Amino acid sequence: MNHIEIEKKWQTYWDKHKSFKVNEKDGGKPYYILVEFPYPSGAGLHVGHVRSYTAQDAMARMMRMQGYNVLYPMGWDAFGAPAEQYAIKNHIHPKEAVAKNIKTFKKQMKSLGFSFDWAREFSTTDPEYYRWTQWQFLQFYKHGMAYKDTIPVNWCPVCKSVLSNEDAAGGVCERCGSPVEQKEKSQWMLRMSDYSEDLLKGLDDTNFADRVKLGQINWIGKSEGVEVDIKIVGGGTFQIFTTCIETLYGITFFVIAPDGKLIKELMPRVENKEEVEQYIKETSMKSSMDRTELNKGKTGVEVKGIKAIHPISGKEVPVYLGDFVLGDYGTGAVMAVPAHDQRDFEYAEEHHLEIIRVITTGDISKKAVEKQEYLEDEDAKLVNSEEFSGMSVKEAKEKITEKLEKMGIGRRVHNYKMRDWIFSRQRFWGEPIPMIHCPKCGWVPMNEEDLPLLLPDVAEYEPTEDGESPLANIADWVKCKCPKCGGDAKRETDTMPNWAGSSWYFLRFMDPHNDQQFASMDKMNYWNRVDWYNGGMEHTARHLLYARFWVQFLYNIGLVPHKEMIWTRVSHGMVLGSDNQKMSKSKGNVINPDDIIKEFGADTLRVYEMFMGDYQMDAPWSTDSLRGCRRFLDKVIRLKDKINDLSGYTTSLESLQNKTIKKIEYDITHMGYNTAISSLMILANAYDDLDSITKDDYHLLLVLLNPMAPHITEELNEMIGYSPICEGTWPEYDEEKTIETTKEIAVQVNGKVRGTIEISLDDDDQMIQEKAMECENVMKHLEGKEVVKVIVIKGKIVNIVVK
RNA sequence: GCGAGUAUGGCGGAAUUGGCAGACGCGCUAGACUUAGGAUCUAGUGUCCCAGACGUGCAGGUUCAACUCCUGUUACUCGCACCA
Repeated sequence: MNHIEIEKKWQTYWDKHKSFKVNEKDGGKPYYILVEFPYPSGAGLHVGHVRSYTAQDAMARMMRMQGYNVLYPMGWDAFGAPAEQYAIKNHIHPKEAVAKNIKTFKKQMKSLGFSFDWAREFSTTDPEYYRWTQWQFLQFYKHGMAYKDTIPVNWCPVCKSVLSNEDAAGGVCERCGSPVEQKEKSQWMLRMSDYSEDLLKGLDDTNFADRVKLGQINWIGKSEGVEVDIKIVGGGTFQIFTTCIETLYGITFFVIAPDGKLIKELMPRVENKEEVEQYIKETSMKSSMDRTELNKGKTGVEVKGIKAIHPISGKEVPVYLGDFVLGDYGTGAVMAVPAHDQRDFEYAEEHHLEIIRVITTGDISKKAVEKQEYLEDEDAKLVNSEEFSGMSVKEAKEKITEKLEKMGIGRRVHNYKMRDWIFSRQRFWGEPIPMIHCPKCGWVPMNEEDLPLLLPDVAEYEPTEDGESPLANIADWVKCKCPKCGGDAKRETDTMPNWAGSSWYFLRFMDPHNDQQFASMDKMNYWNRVDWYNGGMEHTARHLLYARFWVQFLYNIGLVPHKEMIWTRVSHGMVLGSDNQKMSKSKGNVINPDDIIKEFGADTLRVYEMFMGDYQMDAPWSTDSLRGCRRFLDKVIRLKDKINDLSGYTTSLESLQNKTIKKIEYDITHMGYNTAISSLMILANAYDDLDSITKDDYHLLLVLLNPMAPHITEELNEMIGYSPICEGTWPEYDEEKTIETTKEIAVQVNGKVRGTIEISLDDDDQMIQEKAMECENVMKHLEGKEVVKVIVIKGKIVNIVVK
């Protein structure tokens, strides 16, 4: 049989015997391994998918053999723009394209022998699934966590849809690449910022990789500071937020956001209305990227007719508009201290404003002396700050805050970068938001028993001209009765972002066929939480944060057993093209897994992708290296001819075999897949060096290799008359046998290796030292020198220090 | 600008705790078997001024000993965007 027939045979066997189906009633400790479910694109499975799915598959297969009840599920994150774009172009319902793509993906996954429990498969686009996404939205609404607000949003004029700040990264639409504009729009929002502190604290209850935790922390962006009320001449106040209250006396102007609510309120009193309105208009044309771009000059205009009053000195201070102040961060207004903030400094220079030094550190004639610099200066003292002059920065920070608090105009506050989640999309291919607008009752949630609210069939998938979802064009669908008063009402036509479905899919895998609940508490208690979650680095900020927020909310309303439902999160590196660049059609460096499977076999591809490099780092594709992995498997096949009639294990191999078992166990659970393969190569080479090996020796190699190369190992295993590996148990190693009784260690003279000696475990330091001194080359280097010190590190090295 | 990560032979990479740098594989060189070799086997393969010296981006430091720890620095990758 060739590799294709062998692979087919075992894939069929696993399907037929439901080898990987898990049941809560099965014995063994439950263990939940999760890989990010893919978006089933038309391009098919990427070799990058193969890398992470194989890695987790190896873990799943090994742990099953070790007696765990392993949940390793797969599903489809199939809502989203590409399917919709395809539908617009080809005038077919996105669900058809999605069904086709899912079929391809599934076929490809099966051809790689992944041990998913296919009985738990679902797509986020299944009404049985999105029914619960909608249901959960209603819970958000009912608990005051979802609200509608008119906000300036990122607007893509081509896709005709609102984008979250996250999606509008770089000032261009993530989907179509066209420049993003600002637009006022009424949107459904989720109060994610209410969870800032909980999301930060929750990280302590996870085992995320450090770099993942840092990503979350930076995204939440907590800062501690002081909020101060600023009075306006002639009445009114506004608030500013600062983390550098010690520079309060350095204020020479205030800057407020052109897109904020404050300037709108002040407008009637503004003297240079035209100029101000013009500037606001200009700002609205800029994306947030343009606005925050460095080295572009500090644009802005003075708001004439409005003067603020310095909170302590009482001096009148001018107020400016500046687009570097964002309306939706902090209070939308900042105090400007040009002497100690570079951004303010540049703004002051450009607009010829006063610069007052309030901290002694450094030279402020050419640039500002910022916080980082003056905090490092131990002698830094305040100046020009009335009674605070002469104090250290730390003291002044405290005393000024206290004074503002006593005056009743200052408060210590925490500020977070993280904003509320814009949850509306003006698109067709998403979960309809189950809300109804009644002219009498306002926004009314649908009755839960009426869910799912199905996506209707439409003729056109393009958004309406004013940017509403295509659903708005279907009068029949929009028209409905108010659930509260029974009067005529209209449905919400916005749909949910595609982050919605992926925010809780891991819960559904625990109980995928439940039609009474999104998942039962019993099942969730059994599986406990996701033990191991693997995904791309690009999802470790957004997706993970949304998912954690969603889960924490469900926990707070008593619907999930833990506040954090994901324990370990790791991320894999990308598979790059052989030119070390990201694979892309335009670069022509894309590798299709189907081609590789056909020519070299699924096992070769799996082994290669595990061997190609550090799992967490990007690695370029190399067909030569792939060939090397094929040769390794060929060698394993040839080793079968070395089997002799002896029973048990070959004594000379015992130590290496035990060490290899231990190593594979460690590596597979610590993402050291490349070294796992390498240790198997070493074991196979050791077998190859012998004239003959026993059947058990051979069987052991097959079992250890099985998690990575499941097809060929099952076939060879069957040929030597053993029962299937996937139904067997993982070998146990004997710790004692992994320790070698004798060992070769290096002898250094002044830190340079001059020889090696053979030591045995029971040698004491004295004996090792003597052996080292007798070493011929070592003696040569000791000649005529005085031995100052001898360092013996047991089992590792001897270093003789001479003068 | 901020945050994180990375840098080791011709190439991918290894070194789990500060203890023989280059495991394992690729590629390459020579040879064997061959009509043939993209098969297999054997030997070799960091560099150099080769009894030795040098060598893990660069410059320092700590240590008996540094890829590993510390300080500074450069380049690249990713994330964020003047975050007040």
